[in-house]
Amino acid sequence: MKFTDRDQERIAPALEALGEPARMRILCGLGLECRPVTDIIKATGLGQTNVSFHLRVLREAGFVRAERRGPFIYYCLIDSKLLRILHDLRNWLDARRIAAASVVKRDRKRSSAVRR
Amino acid sequence: MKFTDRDQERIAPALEALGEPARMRILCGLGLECRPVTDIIKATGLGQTNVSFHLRVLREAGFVRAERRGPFIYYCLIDSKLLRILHDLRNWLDARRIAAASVVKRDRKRSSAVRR
DNA sequence: AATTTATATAAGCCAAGGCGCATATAATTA
DNA sequence: TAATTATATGCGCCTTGGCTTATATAAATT
Repeated sequence: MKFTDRDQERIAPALEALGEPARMRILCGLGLECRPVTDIIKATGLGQTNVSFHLRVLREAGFVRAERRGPFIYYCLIDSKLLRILHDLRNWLDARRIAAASVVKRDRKRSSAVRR
Repeated sequence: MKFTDRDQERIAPALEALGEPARMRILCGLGLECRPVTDIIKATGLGQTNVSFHLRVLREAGFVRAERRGPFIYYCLIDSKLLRILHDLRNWLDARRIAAASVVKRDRKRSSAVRR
């Protein structure tokens, strides 16, 4: 289980697309069903422009596809196996009891790297 | 395979920590071995300060742990199963032939959502 | 064709966060 | 204890990117 540079170049952009709470909300809210943008807007509470933008990112990252049905454009997960992978990650986090806290913020109480 | 709000709150911060190319480089470069910071700096070509910061994020996100050995502080993956999950994601991306391109940048050629 | 509804795009604002410099702290060695 | 090495932290710069306002485009409806 080794990761080459090419592996990383493949994984990194995908994780970039997923590593944004709003996009995760959209993706998880979508589940296995196809939904028009309006529904997603209502479900997430995000602005229309904003949702459109995130959907573009998710689409160009290959996670969702768009299909027109009459006046609506429905968005659907491209493959349910993705949910499986996210589910595995979720289970792993649970198993390791990893806290559900934002981690990149710069002004928090710090935990030292090692006892000195 | 449904995702509750709690699920998302768990997954999102983890993906935020992973969704940063430099951190992925560090994590993948680490693999199953423990390495001192100096090695990671050399391996990634990132600045020392920068590496220290990313290591803190990865550590607080629960992906790596730090242990002192003499003057060095070694960083190691906390659990090899994480590599398995990343590997699954890699395979999924390959299977779906998803391009390895950055996807969030705003000034690129656009692909339209649906044919009109 | 004009209006309405649904979605996308463009442009700009602004905060989050990646990065580097200087410095602090800890362990080691002389 | 002074000097050196290894790592972490404070601070500040500056880009990235999330979000909003305004507008464009497309389909449906009148």
